[in-house]
Order: sequence, then C-alpha cells, then structure tokens
Amino acid sequence: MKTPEALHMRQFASPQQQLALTVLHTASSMLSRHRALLKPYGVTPEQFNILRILKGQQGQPIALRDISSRMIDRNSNTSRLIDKLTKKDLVQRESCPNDRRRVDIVLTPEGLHMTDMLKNIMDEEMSLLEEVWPKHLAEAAIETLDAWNDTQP
Amino acid sequence: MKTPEALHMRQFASPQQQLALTVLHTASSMLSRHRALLKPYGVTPEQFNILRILKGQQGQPIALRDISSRMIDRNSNTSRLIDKLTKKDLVQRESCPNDRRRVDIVLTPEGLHMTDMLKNIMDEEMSLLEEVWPKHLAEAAIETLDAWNDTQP
DNA sequence: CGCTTTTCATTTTCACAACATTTAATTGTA
DNA sequence: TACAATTAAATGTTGTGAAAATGAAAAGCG
Repeated sequence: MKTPEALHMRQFASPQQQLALTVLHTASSMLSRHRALLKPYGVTPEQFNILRILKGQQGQPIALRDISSRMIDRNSNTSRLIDKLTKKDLVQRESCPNDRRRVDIVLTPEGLHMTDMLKNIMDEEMSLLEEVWPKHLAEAAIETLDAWNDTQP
Repeated sequence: MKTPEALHMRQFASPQQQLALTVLHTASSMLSRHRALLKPYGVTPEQFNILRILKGQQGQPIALRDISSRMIDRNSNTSRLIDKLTKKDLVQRESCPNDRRRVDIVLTPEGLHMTDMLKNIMDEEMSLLEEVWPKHLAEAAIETLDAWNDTQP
C-alpha cells in the first residue's frame, strides 16, 4: 500500500513533506519486517545490527563506544544490548589492557555462526528489493536522501 | 553526514541494500530532530501524529480505531497515547451513540491551539527540506520508495 | 605533582512498542 | 430470542529506545 493510502492522506503540503512522511513510513514498515524475520531466532534488528558490525571486524575486537557510533540508531542503549547478546553467548566482553575504561567486544564462535545464518536470511530479504527497485532509481534515491543527511552533524 | 560515512560502511552489497539502510538511517535521524523540536512542549512525535490526524478532521469526531489505522507507526498503543493527551487536556473522549464500543476523539480548544502552534514549528522544519531537495528529485524518491510499500499489505 | 576536565561504560528514568488478556458491545445465526 | 463469534477499547506485562545521571579511568594542565 503506497504511503498516501496507508496514512489516508489525500494531499501533502509539498513533495518534500510527502517524501519525509514516506521515509518515516517506509522505515517503520521495513523494521517491522526485519523484526518478524529475526524473531524466530530470538534476535532483534538492533541486536543484529551489532552482530553485523562485529562480523565486519573479522575477529578483531572493537570497543563498545565504536559500536555505538556505527549503529543505524545512534541512541540505543548499547550496553544493554551487549548484555542481551552476552547472555545468549553470542558475544563476549573483554577488558582492554591499555585503557581500563574501555570494554572490547568480540563474537563468540556461536555468535559468528548465528550471524552468518541471520545474514543469509537478511540478504535474501534484501534481494527482494532488487526486483522492486531498478538500480539507477535506487542510486538516485540514495543521493536525494543523503543530500539531507549531509546537512546533519 | 552521508549514510556510508555515518555507518562507517565502505561498500554495500547492492545499491538496493544501500538504499534500505539509508532509509532506516534517515528516518531515525529525522525522528530524533522531531523529538527534540517537540520536547519543549511536552509532546512526542507519536502524540503529535495523533494531534495532526485530529486536526485533519476539522472538529469532526473520529473513532480511536480509525486513528490507529492512519498512524505512521501502526503498532503503537493508541489507547495509551490518547490517555497522555487527555491528561494534558489536549483531546477529549466522547462516547459514540450508535456504537457504544467505540470511543470518539476530538481536539479540545486548547488542543487545537497547541496543534496549530506545533504544526507551524514542524512546517518550518519541513520547509528546510525544500532547500535540500529539488521538487522533481523528491517526487522521484517518493515513487521509488512507494514502489516497495505497494508490495506490502 | 595535584587538580580539573574529558572520556567511556553503565545505570537509571521515562515513554513507547510488542504482545497477551480482559471487558463490553455488537453481529451473526440456529 | 438465546448464544456463540466478532469487534472495539482498555489494561497488564515485558522489553527497549532516548536521554540524562552516575561512576570510574585517563588526559590535560597549572
């Protein structure tokens, strides 16, 4: 269902305002799908975001603070999310010898396995997008949205 | 900051996947701004969403159920959000004579006043988008995103 | 050195989302 | 008409995001 229909809005103040609402609505809808896809595995999209970042580290430890700064949602409570992942034995905290304030995080073997599996599921979901969005239109939309993101600190 | 820089991602699996992450990141960033803008008035974006829907009704009552169906985030607990707004005397519950299960919601005069003020603030915020997004690019991005939304129920 | 400031992680508080259950009213149907 | 099924809203519980407060360690500086 397209955004105007979904929000029961016949007309918008401007195309720019309509795009803003469309972005918010689309993100909410995508996130719902991701949540449902990951749910059977007891992992939330926010937790998967962390797993994905850790996988990108290829075994190299990364400080909690640096995980936070790379997350889609900057303000989430990373400490608590790491707690959850630790309880599931997917990640492990390690003390950082040269700076005792820091806490390094690494994937456990089990966490790596889980991440690989979830990544397959999410990649499959993402590949559906390729049938909906022609490459050049996707690239154009990225440029448009990032033009705004670039005005933000 | 553009999305790849913000997420510290050098490259993406596909432009489509990059767009998905860009949409999620943009929405999160926009919502943060809205939250901060509305905060001085003790209203959250979710609550403002309801106020905006009610204003669109132009004084005509609307059932709680119909508010839910028009919200950007479909999953929110509208009953409780209405509670918050009622406590602030911004909206009022009214019994619906032809169906006593339903509860009609209307803006109070104070709520209308508050909504007008907040709408001005949000419209000003939205007008900044007009400087960033040329009209035709905004229209193109809307079409692209809604092509995906249209595949969703 | 000693002191303040900054940085990093955790904890806390509040608001909302997710999901299940409950209560009440209406509809459908034998 | 009786009664089950459905619908609407409220409520209870748990988890989580947002933002601020707290505590501990390091850095900066007179």
